[in-house]
Amino acid sequence: MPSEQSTATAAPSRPARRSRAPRGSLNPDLILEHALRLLDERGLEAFSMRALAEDLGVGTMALYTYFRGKDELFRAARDRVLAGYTPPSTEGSWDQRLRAACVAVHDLFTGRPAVLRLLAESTANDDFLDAATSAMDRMLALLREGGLGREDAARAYGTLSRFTIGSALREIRVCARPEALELFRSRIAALPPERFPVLADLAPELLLSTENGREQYEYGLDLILCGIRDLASRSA
Amino acid sequence: MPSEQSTATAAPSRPARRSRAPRGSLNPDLILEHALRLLDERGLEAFSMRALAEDLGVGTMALYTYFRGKDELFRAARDRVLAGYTPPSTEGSWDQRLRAACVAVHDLFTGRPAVLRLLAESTANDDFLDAATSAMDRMLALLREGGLGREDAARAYGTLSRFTIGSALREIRVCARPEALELFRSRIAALPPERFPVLADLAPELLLSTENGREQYEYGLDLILCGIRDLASRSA
DNA sequence: CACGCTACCGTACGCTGTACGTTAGACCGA
DNA sequence: TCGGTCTAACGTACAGCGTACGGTAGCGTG
Repeated sequence: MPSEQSTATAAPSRPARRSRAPRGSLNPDLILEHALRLLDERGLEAFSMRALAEDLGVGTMALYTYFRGKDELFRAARDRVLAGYTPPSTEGSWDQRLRAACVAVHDLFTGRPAVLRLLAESTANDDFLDAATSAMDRMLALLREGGLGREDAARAYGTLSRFTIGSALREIRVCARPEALELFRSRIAALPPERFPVLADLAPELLLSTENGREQYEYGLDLILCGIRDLASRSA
Repeated sequence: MPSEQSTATAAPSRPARRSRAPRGSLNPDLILEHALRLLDERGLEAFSMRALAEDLGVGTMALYTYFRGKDELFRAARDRVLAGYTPPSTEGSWDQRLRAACVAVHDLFTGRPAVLRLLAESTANDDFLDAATSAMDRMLALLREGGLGREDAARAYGTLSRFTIGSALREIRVCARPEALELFRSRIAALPPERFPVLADLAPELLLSTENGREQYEYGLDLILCGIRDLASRSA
């Protein structure tokens, strides 16, 4: 079938054969930058070492000079995003500041869908990255400032953290696939009201709350903060 | 290196060459049963169609007679687990019953770590499986019974659902890897107290709350329920 | 100029999911 | 009993994955 390449031994179907990239054309930062862009654009499952290398105009194995493997690269990418967290301004009462801090974390997560999934599934998590650790310290301090006891502060923090990641995870599913929302709409409309009366009745409200993730997050956050304030007032 | 096989043409290293399995030796239920067992025992990343087929004593491609592919098999496995949900007994006040229902969902999730991850990452979710839908209907009914308005009920449900899946996800990370907890312990002990004063101070409490996932879930659930009750009393 | 170090790279291996075509065995009408 | 048909089970093959390993080229230093 191949019409060309009649000369020489003719190795079958060479894959474009890039010329060797110059010596200084790679560094960890550049790699991570491209990796994050690819992850954001094409998603987690479309990502591969080969695709990343091609995007960088470089041979696949060149990446392994800077990262032990895909896992390490992913961890580094996740840490880079987490390190980009900037705590919100420190104004207002302790609970207002706590709320703002949570929302900031939530927005950071939802802004990087692929990275969030990395964070959620990473097996060996909690490396105590500096930025994450100081954010945690700050939030714990706010809870203590609100008057919570040692144990309550620790547990309330856990609650906020679990709710935040659970929310962000749900939202990236909706945001990433707008057509899924349409499917949700049709499914919920097709439910037999006699079998699921309440659900069918609340269909419009459920749809509304699904559409606006950020607002729904803040609603739940306020529910939790209500409980926390209750705790604080009780221990005062 | 191979010492044997001097005779005949000797096809190189045949892979044990199973004999053909009899006609009725496969069906969807049997496949799902084995798949779930494999997922629970070896985890999500160790699972493969080839491994499943071998476990069933069957050729790999035989599986494709019953499932279009790996995705469809995973969806079926997830639905099978979700269908095994049995709502708790209906005793006590509306908030007590709501609490019990949430805990039951949480326990269902944490009992099947691999399936939970399937559920969390599945791209096209929310198929409105019968069991899941009726559980949703029941919980919404309880919220309405508590006196919440239509919109509040929808949002409160969303909050509970987000928190529950966030919690379960965190817990399967801890449960699956007990050594991660030990690592967490050492890392948190090694933190410089002058940089993270509150965190270092609360280290013992944080460890305690990390160790017992179920208890921590119930704590956060009660925080949310406190907020929900507040809502209910306000609208009464 | 020569030498070594190392950043970049080509090849290859074992793994994956699965498209495609084949085969064997059960069933059925003659 | 015999062919025909239907289909569950299967073998092979292919593209793509992560990456171990060894090679190579170009810079820095002597």
